[in-house]
Amino acid sequence: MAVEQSYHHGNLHAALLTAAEAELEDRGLEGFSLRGVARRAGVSHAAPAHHFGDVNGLLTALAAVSFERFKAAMESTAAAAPPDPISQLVAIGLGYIDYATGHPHLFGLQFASERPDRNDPRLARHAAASLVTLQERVDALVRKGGRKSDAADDLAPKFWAITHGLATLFAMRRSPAFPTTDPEERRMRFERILRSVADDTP
Amino acid sequence: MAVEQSYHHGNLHAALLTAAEAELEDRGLEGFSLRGVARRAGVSHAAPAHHFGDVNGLLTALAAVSFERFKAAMESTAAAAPPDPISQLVAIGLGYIDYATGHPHLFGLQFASERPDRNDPRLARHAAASLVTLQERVDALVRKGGRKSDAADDLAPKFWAITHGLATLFAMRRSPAFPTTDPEERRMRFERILRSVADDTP
DNA sequence: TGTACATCAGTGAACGCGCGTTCACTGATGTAC
DNA sequence: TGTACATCAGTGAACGCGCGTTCACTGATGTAC
Repeated sequence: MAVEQSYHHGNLHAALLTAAEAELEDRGLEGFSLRGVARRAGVSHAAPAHHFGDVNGLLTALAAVSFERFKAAMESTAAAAPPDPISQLVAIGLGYIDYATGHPHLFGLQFASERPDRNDPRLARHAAASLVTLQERVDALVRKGGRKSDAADDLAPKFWAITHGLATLFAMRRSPAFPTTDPEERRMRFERILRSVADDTP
Repeated sequence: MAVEQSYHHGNLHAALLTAAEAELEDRGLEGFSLRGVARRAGVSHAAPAHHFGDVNGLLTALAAVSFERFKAAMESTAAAAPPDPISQLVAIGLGYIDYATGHPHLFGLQFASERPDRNDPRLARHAAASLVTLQERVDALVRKGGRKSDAADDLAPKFWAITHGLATLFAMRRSPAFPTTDPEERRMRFERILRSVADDTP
């Protein structure tokens, strides 16, 4: 850092988000504290208030950023996959699971915490946008046809639920019954399961 | 209570678990405190230590109890359902979702918290037993036959994941994209989706 | 180019709070004889 | 049946801790003229 000796930080907003992410992934939501974030950023613990109001404001901003990156991660997985609608949808699911595995506490903040303010426009926007990513692939698949019409209505919730279930249960090791297996094998199993849901033409 | 004026409580162990459940469902895991539990039980805040050691001991015991009731809830839903293997499995899934909906924070404690001691034998036993309930129905369904063999291997994780995904995303209202609908309609949708996973004979 | 002044960003001390845990204690219960 | 004593269950006061928030402040930056 070239600005180290300066009184003003210059980019504290971004630095605090980075520190908050590290704090969250290290200590979990229960151990997360504003003072811990400030410590990591090397700044007085009163400084964050200037940028985020209070601790929930910071968590809200962090959740929004995480949804943004979550969406980008899914899109990039899909970009590397074959263009047919089924492979595209499966790729979105795998990207979803990979993100949850790689950032378990950010993922938990996005979906399982009551601390972010869900009415915050920025958070709401990014949360909705990340789901559009999945919905678009479902729509493309349904448009292709060859699918029972009532099953088509259920495809989005069904595919989303199985992806979310795999992400939380298996990727986050919260599965007492299924031993952690080789990561490559696990990924193949995820892919097989997701494909079986995406590809249920009669 | 007939023992109200007595110095000794008589059944404080059970009373503390009841109070802990109320505290958890009222204030969530983040707001849960040992002192709050003692307050609810009308007892000194040093008393719980006698029965559970520390706060995590209490949460561990509560998680074990919750797994026990979770299993019982699934079994009773299944008992009221038709005896064919598919209906039985679907009923287990619906019982799973109902429990999560009715006791969101207990459910979160069971599956998404790092505070209970997962190595506690009693907790581990009840957690494993509750999944056996699901596995048995899957086994019965596979034994009946008429199913592709590799799909049979994936059926348990697949069914479990979709059930868990529906429970966490929809039942707990963490679904930004799907508006909360009429409970009866929602239940029918859950049933339709679960059945489509259970009944994928080629 | 230089000066005055407003605005902004971060400081550091202070506050009050609720928490979990410890510990000497006391009241109640059960058991031995 | 009665007494002495050990054990058990719950008390209440005390502790130290880290937390979020507030607030008067100071150092740095930007702008007007």
